[in-house]
Amino acid sequence: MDHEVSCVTSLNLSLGDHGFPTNHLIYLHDEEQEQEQEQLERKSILKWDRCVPCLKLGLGRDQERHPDPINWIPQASNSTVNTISSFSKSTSIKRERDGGSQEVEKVLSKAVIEIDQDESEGRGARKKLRLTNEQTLVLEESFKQHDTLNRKQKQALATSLVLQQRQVEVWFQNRRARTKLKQNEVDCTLLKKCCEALKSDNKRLEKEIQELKAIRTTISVPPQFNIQFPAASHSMCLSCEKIVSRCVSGGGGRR
DNA sequence: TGAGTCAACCGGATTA
DNA sequence: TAATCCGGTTGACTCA
Repeated sequence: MDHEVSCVTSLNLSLGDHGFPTNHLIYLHDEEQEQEQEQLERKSILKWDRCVPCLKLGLGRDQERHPDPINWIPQASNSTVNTISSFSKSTSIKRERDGGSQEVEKVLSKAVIEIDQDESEGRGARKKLRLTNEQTLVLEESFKQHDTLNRKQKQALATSLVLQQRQVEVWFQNRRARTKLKQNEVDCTLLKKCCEALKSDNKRLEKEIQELKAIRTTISVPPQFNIQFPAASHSMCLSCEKIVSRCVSGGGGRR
């Protein structure tokens, strides 16, 4: 990998001997995944990020977002350490189940210790990590194909995007939540429209009833034709959708 | 400066 | 029992 050699970053120091996140060195095991990775690479994903030994992404992204990325120097108190600090003590333990290597966890633990020291000195305000457009694009594409990931897919995505598997997992969880929220909003709008239509229908029918009642009172009917119209004493219950003499359910809905 | 966005976290439920 | 999902929440960040 050429980019490993050409990489310039100060985070190398905090990554110990490797200089690269261990998960970056995890190679795919079967052809299917290999092809998947190649596909992603062909889409020219994260050329920049891939050459940044950035365990937490934040470092690379900070540089990317910096007005002068070439001369960008990570600030220990704000960018480097604080980005890493988004992985809290408790979650570093939780993340072990995500298949991260022990080496990564060691590095993380070390980083967390550094954060603790830093924050105890009152310099720490953790920095929010944001995915790059390219990363988001690939994740979105992947989400379109399948809104949940199996372990292989997750691993492949994480590797190709230089993200933790946990980050990919969290992104998909949040994405599903957003989708659901949007769908709920759509459903809600639809229901409101339905409700409005039913209300206006009900109003129109009530008006018709009143008109019919008025007609009946003005027309003098000979006694032999004086028939009681059921409409006067019956109505359609909107809740139970039945003709009732008087709705006894009180509008409480279906039972 | 408040509202909105989003990555990340937490705790509970479910499943293989 | 570990892994995963989900709903709710937090906190950093952006923008009008």
